[in-house]
Order: sequence, then C-alpha cells, then structure tokens
Amino acid sequence: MDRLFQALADATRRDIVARVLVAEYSVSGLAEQYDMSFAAVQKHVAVLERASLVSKEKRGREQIVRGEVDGVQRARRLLDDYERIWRQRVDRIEDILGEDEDRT
Amino acid sequence: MDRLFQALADATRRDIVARVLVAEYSVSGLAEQYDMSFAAVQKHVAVLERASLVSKEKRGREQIVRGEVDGVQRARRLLDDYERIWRQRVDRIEDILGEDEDRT
DNA sequence: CGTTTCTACAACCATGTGGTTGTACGTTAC
DNA sequence: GTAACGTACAACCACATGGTTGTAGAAACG
Repeated sequence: MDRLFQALADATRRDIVARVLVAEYSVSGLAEQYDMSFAAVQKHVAVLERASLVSKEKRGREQIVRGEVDGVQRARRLLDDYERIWRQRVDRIEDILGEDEDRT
Repeated sequence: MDRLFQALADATRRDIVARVLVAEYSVSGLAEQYDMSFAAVQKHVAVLERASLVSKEKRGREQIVRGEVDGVQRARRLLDDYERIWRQRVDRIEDILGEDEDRT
C-alpha cells in the first residue's frame, strides 16, 4: 500500500498510468511525452512497476508498458473502506438523533 | 493530488485516518496509540491536515482531530476515472472482437 | 560488419521525509 | 500562583526521492 500510494503521489506518474491504461507505450515512447530525460521517465516507470500499477513486456528491443488495473483497484478499495467507515459513523449519529426524535 | 496520495502513502497516517473517521481524537490521544514521539504523530497529523484528510478543532487545551471524507472521495474519484478509462479500452477491444465474430 | 535505437543502471546532487530531542507557550488543575 | 498537561515549532539526523549525466549491453538496420 505504501508503494502504491507513493507511486500515485506524482503528477508525471499519474499521467503515465492514465496513458498506458488507454494504450500501450514503449518506455521511449513515454519519454517523448515529457520534458525530462529518458532516465527520469524510466525511473518513474520502475516505481509504477514496483507498485504493480504497470507491467512491462519485452518486444524486440522495446519494452512495452501496460497499465495494470488491479493496482488501481487495490487502492480504490481502501478508499472505499474509508468512506464506508465514515458513513457508518454518520448513520450511527443519525440513529441517535432518530431516537431523540422518537422521545420528543 | 500529490499531497493527498503522499499523505496516504504511510501506514501510520492511514491508520490515523481510519481512526478519526470512526471517532474524534485529540492529538495526544492519537500519540498514545503509536510507538513514537508525540512530535512525530503531530507531524503526521499536520501532513494529513494539509492534504485535507483531517481537520483540527481547538477544544480547551486540546486539539480535536476529525476525519474529512471529502479528501478521501477526491482520491477515490481519480481512481474511479482510471478504472473507467481501462474499462473503455476493454470495451473497445471487445467491440473489435465482436466485429470479427460478425464477419466470420 | 558498423551504426543506430532502446533500455538498464550507476553515480551524483538537491531536496523532501520520518523520526528524534529540546524549547516555548497557552490552558487546566490544585 | 505553581505545577502539570497539550500543543506547536525549530533544529538535527539518516535516508528516500526526483532529477541529471554517463556508460554499457542487446536488438534492429544499413
């Protein structure tokens, strides 16, 4: 989870994720999209790969990057849990208020 | 967004978020829960506050920390977008396969 | 073959992060 | 008033991060 959210905590990396979820890119193809060195983009891809947000597949001399929706879903599920926890508290509070109304 | 995901990229901070979504805690009340200094917990709370994941309210000499679900939702919505993007790609691929099936 | 392309990785630098301790200040309790 | 409590903040440290350049290997092209 740490690595997952850490990977998402960078605008360039979030953009890479959005791109490779739509279409396949080679690492150099991605590097062309950004105003930074190839090595920098390569590092970003490595961070995303360690977080299971993308996967790489060797194709000839290129490395094809694909988006992995599983990682996205793992993160989303945690946030869903948080929202669920929050709603349960709200419901509990409303229950208490409801009981008060019954009595008044 | 950077600050949001950055804030979530730490297990202690995620635990704090989960706690304060359920119930209110003072900063020192939170600090008791963890095996680290008060100042460290205080910093974590500050990070969460800057990310709009919690809010603080002064009550006497204590500072009450509450969970803010809006921040959670902002993050979740982005991940929802990613999943939607991914599903559209899958649908597109299935459409292409469907067309093939029509022709064969 | 040699050259170009794509990739990987190391070394380096500036800055940020997660932790510590220490100090200071407002609030509560005695 | 004084002591204890809760908080804030600065200074410091070790380490991670995001960027750079440089070097080197594997695959494609002439």
